[in-house]
Amino acid sequence: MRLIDKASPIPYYQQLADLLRHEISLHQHEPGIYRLPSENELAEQHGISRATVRHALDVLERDGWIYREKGKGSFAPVRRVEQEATQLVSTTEDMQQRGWSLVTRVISLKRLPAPSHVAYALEIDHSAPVYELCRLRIVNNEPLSVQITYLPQKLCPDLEENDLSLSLFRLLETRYGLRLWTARSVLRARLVTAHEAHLLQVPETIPVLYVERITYAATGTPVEYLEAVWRGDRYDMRVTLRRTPSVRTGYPPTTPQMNKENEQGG
Amino acid sequence: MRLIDKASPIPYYQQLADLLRHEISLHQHEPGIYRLPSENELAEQHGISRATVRHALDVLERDGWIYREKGKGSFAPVRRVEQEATQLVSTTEDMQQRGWSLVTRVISLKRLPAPSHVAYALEIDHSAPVYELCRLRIVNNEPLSVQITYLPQKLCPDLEENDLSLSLFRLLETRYGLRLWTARSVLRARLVTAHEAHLLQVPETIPVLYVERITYAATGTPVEYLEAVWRGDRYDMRVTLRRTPSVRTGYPPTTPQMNKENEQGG
DNA sequence: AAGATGAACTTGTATAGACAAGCATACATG
DNA sequence: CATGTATGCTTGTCTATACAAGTTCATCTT
Repeated sequence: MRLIDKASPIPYYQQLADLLRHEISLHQHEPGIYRLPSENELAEQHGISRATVRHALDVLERDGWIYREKGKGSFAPVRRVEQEATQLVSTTEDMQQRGWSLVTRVISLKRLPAPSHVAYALEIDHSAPVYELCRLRIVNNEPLSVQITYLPQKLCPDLEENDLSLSLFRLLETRYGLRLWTARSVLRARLVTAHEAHLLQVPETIPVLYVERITYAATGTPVEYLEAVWRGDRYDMRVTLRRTPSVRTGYPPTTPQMNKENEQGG
Repeated sequence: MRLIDKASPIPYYQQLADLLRHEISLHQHEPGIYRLPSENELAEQHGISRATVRHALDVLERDGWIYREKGKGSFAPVRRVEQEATQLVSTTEDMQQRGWSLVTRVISLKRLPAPSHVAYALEIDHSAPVYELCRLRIVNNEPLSVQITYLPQKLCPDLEENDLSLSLFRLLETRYGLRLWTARSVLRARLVTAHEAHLLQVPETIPVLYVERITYAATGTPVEYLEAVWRGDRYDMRVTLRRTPSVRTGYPPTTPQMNKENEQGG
């Protein structure tokens, strides 16, 4: 039974990758690690060359579906449900998952030309009009986070007509049809500023978790630029990550000039 | 001028990838997009086949160093394209990607019974024997991070025989055959402790990014429990998150996997 | 029983060749 | 002048082959 359609415009290696993904998902309910057929077996089964099989396995390996061991074979690992890579969640959903109460107070909403670093992040023209929304998130009756959100006015006109103490994600999605898809974050520990300390009602010496985030729509368009701080003594962030082989291939430079011993540490 | 050493045990494609990474980093200060030589040119220049060149370019593409356009060429963007979703990387790999130098000093290595929170994290018996490894990571000639790693002795016997100033990930993978697969992290901002401040040579008032991490093997076994602090004024963490952890290669909705509609607010 | 050997597997690396398809440019044709 | 075409570039896909190197297991030797 050959399942690869040689008349299809879809490349063989993609067809095979699709087949194997399906196969793996079937075996994921069983205990133990599923071992894939060997490369030669797959090549013979589907009437394609081993190089093409390897191309398909490369794709699966990059996406974390399989790992390979020299001399042994290719395997689909056990997936714990909880160990799926962390998904993008909003503050609202985050608090819900933790079972914490959330109240939001809008501090300010302004229309202004984008500051340069905001324009850069949102990939819009310098000084293009944006909204600047500043909100205080009060969790379990304690101010926990100060969040400044920048949104291009072009993407969400008449933002001030809405109740901004509710979920911004939901608003963007339902009213403006923006499907939020990915987000890039930078996390840093720093001291609270005077303004933040005033809003959070804490002394000016406490450390906070500073988060910068650019959120992208499914189209790739940057939708939101967020600068947030969280009380370090009340909030921690949880992240689940997966290891893929591509990062492991980074070898130290072998050029004589730059033999700077950077093959170090764990 | 051929820079690929055909006598080296390092594969050609990795040598070429290293060379090109170096080349790209040189061009990243210039304005505009750097266009790489064509695959045929690279093959001829280095006396290797086009397939091997493509292998090297595949690695660079998956690491976000280059993108390729059919009919046009391969390009290194001005701003490095970040990976689709953040991957679990070791400190070594992290520093390599940032182009920073790394030196590691081993502070201590002890055998001891697992403290309860460590035993819980590693899913081993209370007081089961573990290694406690404390290391100082010195980046660009500045102490940047203090890291305490707990490893079950059962998983990595005779750990003290190894050079622990090198990559722990690599050691676990190569010597002990532990294939690291996923990790769960908790991030928090807090003040540095006296002991940490002494090691990092900083005043006791600075904030640090505190990271707890449990690293799992492909089999689901917890391998490593890490407690680390990073100087807040020198280090930031980057995380990219997605709504759907699945694939970029358009893959048909044949999988019986449903999307949870968890769309909630900002 | 213990250890060495070898055969038969596995994945990893590399070559040479071929054709397809997207892109840019020069050129000929209307 | 506008436009279609030919050509030569680029990357994308695929085949067939070869050898290297790691694993497993049966078998032979001691």
